[in-house]
Amino acid sequence: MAAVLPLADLRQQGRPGTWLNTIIKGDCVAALEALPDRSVDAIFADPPYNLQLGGTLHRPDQSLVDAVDDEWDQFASFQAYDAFTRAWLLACRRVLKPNGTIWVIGSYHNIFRVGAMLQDLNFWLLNDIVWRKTNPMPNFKGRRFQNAHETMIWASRDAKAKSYTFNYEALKASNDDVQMRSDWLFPICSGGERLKGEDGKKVHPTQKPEALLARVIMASTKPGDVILDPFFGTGTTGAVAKRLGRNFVGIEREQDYIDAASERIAAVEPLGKAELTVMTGKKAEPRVAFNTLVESGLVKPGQVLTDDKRRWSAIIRADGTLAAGGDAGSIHRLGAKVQGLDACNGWTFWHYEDGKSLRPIDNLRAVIRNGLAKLD
Amino acid sequence: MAAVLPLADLRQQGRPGTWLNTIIKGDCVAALEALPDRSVDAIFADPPYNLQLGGTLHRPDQSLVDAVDDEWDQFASFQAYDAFTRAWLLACRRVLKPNGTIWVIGSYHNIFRVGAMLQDLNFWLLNDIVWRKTNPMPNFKGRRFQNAHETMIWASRDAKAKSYTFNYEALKASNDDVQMRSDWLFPICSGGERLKGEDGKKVHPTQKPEALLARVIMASTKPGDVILDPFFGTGTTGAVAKRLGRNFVGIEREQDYIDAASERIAAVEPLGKAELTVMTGKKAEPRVAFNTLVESGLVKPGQVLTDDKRRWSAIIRADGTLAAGGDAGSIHRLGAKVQGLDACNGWTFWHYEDGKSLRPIDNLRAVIRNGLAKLD
DNA sequence: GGTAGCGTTGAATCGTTGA
DNA sequence: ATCAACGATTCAACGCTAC
Repeated sequence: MAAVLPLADLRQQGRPGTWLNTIIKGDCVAALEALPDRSVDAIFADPPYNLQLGGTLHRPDQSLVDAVDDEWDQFASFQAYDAFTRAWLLACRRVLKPNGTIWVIGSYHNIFRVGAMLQDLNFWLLNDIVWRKTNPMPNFKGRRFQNAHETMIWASRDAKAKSYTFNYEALKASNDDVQMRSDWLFPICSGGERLKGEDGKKVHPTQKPEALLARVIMASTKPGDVILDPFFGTGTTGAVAKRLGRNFVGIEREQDYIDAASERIAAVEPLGKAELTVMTGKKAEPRVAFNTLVESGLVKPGQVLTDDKRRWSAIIRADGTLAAGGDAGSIHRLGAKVQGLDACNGWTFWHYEDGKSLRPIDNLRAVIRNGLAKLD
Repeated sequence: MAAVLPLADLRQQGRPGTWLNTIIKGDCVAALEALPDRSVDAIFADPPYNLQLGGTLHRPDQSLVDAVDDEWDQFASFQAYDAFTRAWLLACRRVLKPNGTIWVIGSYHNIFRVGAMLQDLNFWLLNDIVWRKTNPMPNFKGRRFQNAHETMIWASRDAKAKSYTFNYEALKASNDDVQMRSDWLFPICSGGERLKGEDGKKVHPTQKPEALLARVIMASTKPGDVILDPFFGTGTTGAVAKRLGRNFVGIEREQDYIDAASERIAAVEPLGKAELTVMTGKKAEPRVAFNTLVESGLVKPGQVLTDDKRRWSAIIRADGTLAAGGDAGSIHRLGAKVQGLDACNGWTFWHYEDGKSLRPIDNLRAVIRNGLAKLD
């Protein structure tokens, strides 16, 4: 069983890390305030939606729709909901690391208030993501469009935080090599994944699918990161985080949910290191100066480089700069200069002769990075 | 050319209807305040998105992205944007009929503020609709998810307004007989539809596709309705409204946009009455009492009806009621009674024998409605 | 006359490092 | 703190040109 940590205990010990991979039992804001500053890498929050249901709803066959009418989803007014939202978002902001990001999921009942509050509290919106449901509940009365999606907001702690985690290359590779869009298609949580009590009834009214959390976590965290879920419920965030080699912290008030989550997470087997390795792009690779190619003999002073269509050419000088016409400079500056542009990636612009064909000098950088033998 | 109405003229005349199918030139809020109370059936609004762009953005090939940096999209702060939003939404609310609805489109930069303000002003959110773009602009730097959608909010004037227009059956019929979802897929406006100036450059930076407006208008208005667009731009709302047999009112400040819209709308040919007939659901169809079936001889007193599995049966009485066991009543009440339910649709529950098969008596009601020959 | 190829473009809050 | 240098990065649709 995943450990459960009563809030009172957390307050007393205060030792760093005792709360890692536990479910803190207590009020959301109070629990957040007992956690240290800047201690989590990412937050996933599925707050109450503030559904405004006017009575009961029946299906066309007269069966009763089991609506979300729990006490925790009742707010007296938008004002009350805003105050609640402000409180938990502020508390989240404090425990978030400067380069951390937060996800909040909601429906049209609450997401506009959440989004506006995020902006008011100086979070910086990165994307709004649409979860399109393959199997949404129909609109039984035929008075509106079928409510077939929910919205997630992804935001960084503030506008200046540029180095948040975003595993762009991995997402692209997993998406047929085109960049991941802001609309995601997943089934709702059902079947074996849906937690049911001994009475056969669902334990939690709004359990989210693990696939959704898996994409969120794979996209915006690294293995070993700490992911906080202030409305833990039955622990989907914790289960997926554990499986994906991340740490979690959950906060939850209801003992029934804690029991279900605890048992559920205990049964999760984490993936191995190899499976968790994230595909990275060139951004993650160590820098190699062009001069290194000259020094290692992969290119030689006096050798001629051209662009891929041989429109421009330049000569390599012994100091690792290029010269063309009266101009000289780095591979980047000279590439920009000859084309009349402000900037240019010299590694992909300049090519060398390899037999009959032209190859970008970027290929030679790869030789250095991989520690391969010199070519000559 | 569609008529252009300077705001000063509108203020002087004040005669009802002079502003129908015109473009009012002037400030959005001032123009709205010159229009009478409760005078429009629907509003489509595409307000400034309040994009906050840092600098210039280049594509991987170093070409410059032509960003939306127009003066009208600049706001000093969220507070300023909220004040602007509040002003035009309040003005819209006054001119909207009590059963009217409003659509607002936006992106994550502004839509959360718009949605929260709609709620604060006592509009009642009916749906949020996601416009998924088939061909969105990529994320060039690989720092976020591709921004592949925009969001529309559909709201009624207030919570009590239950008889707003929603052509549920027509939408369903047009959608392979399944109800229309909240996620719509359309291409962005390009090709021949995109208005270009003599210089070949786009007239308006954010022209919306006509297909999007067509679905909005077909879903939530009736032929002859008045549709207001307070940010008319190049008049997509007007062009589609005219084509679909609706009236429009546009408000726009920029003369260049007005000129383009005016010419564009003048060239639109409205569809004929037959094409515009909206498929209506059973709710709008004339009521047919069960007794009418008895009177017309489609069913006969003494005839036996059963449910589709022959679990229960009842006898038709001459007064148009049913009897079973010791109970009697309407087709609905008796259907509920035998099943032990609170309610039941007798039209679909009770079946009659047609040769070897059972058919719902609803089929016979259709015979009456369509004026078909008696079957016997 | 097709069609392959190349260039253009669309509501975008779009970088990191070291001197 | 500011500045310069490095160098990483795009998808679908439309239209024009060349063959």
